[in-house]
Amino acid sequence: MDAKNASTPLTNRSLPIALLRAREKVMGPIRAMLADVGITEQQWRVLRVLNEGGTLDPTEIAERSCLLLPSLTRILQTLEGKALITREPHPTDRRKQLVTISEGGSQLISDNMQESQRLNAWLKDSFGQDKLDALLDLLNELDEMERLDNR
Amino acid sequence: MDAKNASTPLTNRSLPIALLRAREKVMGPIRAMLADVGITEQQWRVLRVLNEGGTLDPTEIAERSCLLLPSLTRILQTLEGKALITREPHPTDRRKQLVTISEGGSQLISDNMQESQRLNAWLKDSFGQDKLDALLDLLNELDEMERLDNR
DNA sequence: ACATAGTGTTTAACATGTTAAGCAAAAATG
DNA sequence: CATTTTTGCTTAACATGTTAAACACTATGT
Repeated sequence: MDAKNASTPLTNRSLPIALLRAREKVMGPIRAMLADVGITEQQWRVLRVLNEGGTLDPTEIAERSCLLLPSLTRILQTLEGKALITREPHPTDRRKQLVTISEGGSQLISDNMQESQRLNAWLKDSFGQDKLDALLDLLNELDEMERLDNR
Repeated sequence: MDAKNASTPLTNRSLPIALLRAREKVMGPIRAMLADVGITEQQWRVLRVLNEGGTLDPTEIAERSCLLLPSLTRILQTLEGKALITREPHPTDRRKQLVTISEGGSQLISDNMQESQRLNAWLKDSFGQDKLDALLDLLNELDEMERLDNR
């Protein structure tokens, strides 16, 4: 199952696929942990952003959590329904709103952060701190590249 | 914006997020190209797998294209609706089916493969062949790690 | 002030991700 | 051969990804 056709790269050698598989490998255990608490990976991301950044507006949350606004809208509705966040209108700009993590949200974070860090530590030990750093550097560098299609 | 709180890694330094952003960077242009043809990234993956692997059954397709079977079921229905693939029952095992790329499917592949490879070449040139190889090696190595939770 | 353009957020529509359940056919078991 | 288990695929249900459109409000220009 080696390189038989060099002109059309095998899907195994495709960077998008490799990124997909690596992400699944890393997120799998975290997703399992979060499933026990009843929230998704994306909801976890939003809560962490709010926990770190304090009160934020949706646009800022979307940027920091790598979510598109339509997705975030639904996620915020879900999180509000679970009483993990609160929303209030912006004092001066009536288009905006301010989102804050609730007590329960903070509690959920601290309840699971230890396990999350344990998984991180496992990754460091199994994969190696040096390789992990090298990987992160490469990924960040890739992300900072100029786009081919500047739309 | 450096490490202020080492115990709780900033979302910027998170491997899952970095993988997500890198993937978006790489897939963005390809997605744009495919949108012009009216197919999605996943449909493109399935067609490429079929183009490379010939006639395959859904389980094999799912594995090679990194898709879960429920997603693949819908995608195959879509692709059949677009006449990009054909499906026939397995001759001996009536549970299985055999999927083959159609003429139109092959044509769509060859129509877009050149542009796809141009994007790949851009990536190689801008990011560097050496870094690209290093990145792929690290990602594949990460993927081959043992799982923490062996369910 | 008025019309216009821009901004922040939501909704809509369709496709996929994800987990669990369903179902028919094949394989294994006694 | 009948029962059970396994396999291959589909459906269901809910959450998110993605693009386009809608909407209310703000900022701008005249």
